[in-house]
Amino acid sequence: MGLTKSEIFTDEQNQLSQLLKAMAHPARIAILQRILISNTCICGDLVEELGLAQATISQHLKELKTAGIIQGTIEGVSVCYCINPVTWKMMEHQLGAFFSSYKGEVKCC
Amino acid sequence: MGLTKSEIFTDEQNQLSQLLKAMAHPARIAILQRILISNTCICGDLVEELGLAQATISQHLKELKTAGIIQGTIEGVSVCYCINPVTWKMMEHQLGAFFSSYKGEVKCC
DNA sequence: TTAATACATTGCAATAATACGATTAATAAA
DNA sequence: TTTATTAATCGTATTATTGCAATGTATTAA
Repeated sequence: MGLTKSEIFTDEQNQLSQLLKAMAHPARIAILQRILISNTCICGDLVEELGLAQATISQHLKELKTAGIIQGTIEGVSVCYCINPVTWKMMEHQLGAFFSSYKGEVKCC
Repeated sequence: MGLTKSEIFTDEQNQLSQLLKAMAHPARIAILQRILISNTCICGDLVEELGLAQATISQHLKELKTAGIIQGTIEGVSVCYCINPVTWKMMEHQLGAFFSSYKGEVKCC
């Protein structure tokens, strides 16, 4: 039916998958990398640097913001975006635990 | 147009976003968690444990397999799935580097 | 006030993803 | 061989995502 049955999963599973989904696009990875490099925030620079239309960039920024991964504040005419430290650290911790819970190949298949 | 312009992004950005996309679904998170817990692989148990149809589970398993996150081998009548250690470690390392590259809030916005 | 700049929103078209019933393929048990 | 079991695949309906032109909104500069 094309509708994810989120009610049958745990809150943790739903939350983590939503965060991952927000990051799971090359443009949004590129945006995050750009924010991470120039620790100071950016805005319309992205439109020039990535080869996408302004409306598209704005849409991607909105998705990252809605997911809580970034935050933005109005700075005169432009808008300044940066990492949301709370979500970032939460995600870092959660993913770290998830990946490190794998105890190597125990000769299985 | 509904078509991601992968040609304007780096291979790293495209690859990482594809791996994240493969994980970005609660059912697939649940499948991975299940595999991580019962270090020994599983198969049709998932159909009982998760509340999804067999065809749907099979589809999710295929996506994880296509992305290279899990691997499966035929074991009699059933199929045994487990983590692909190469991709897993690669992803763990790449995501670890990505998240740890954030140097805290430098009072920005 | 008027014009310019920087983003956000809206609306549209095209493609992708989700879920499942039905069917198929392959192995195991009788 | 026949039957049962397990899982993959196909077809289809529904919903979500992607990308952009056009438009709207708010702030700054003249």
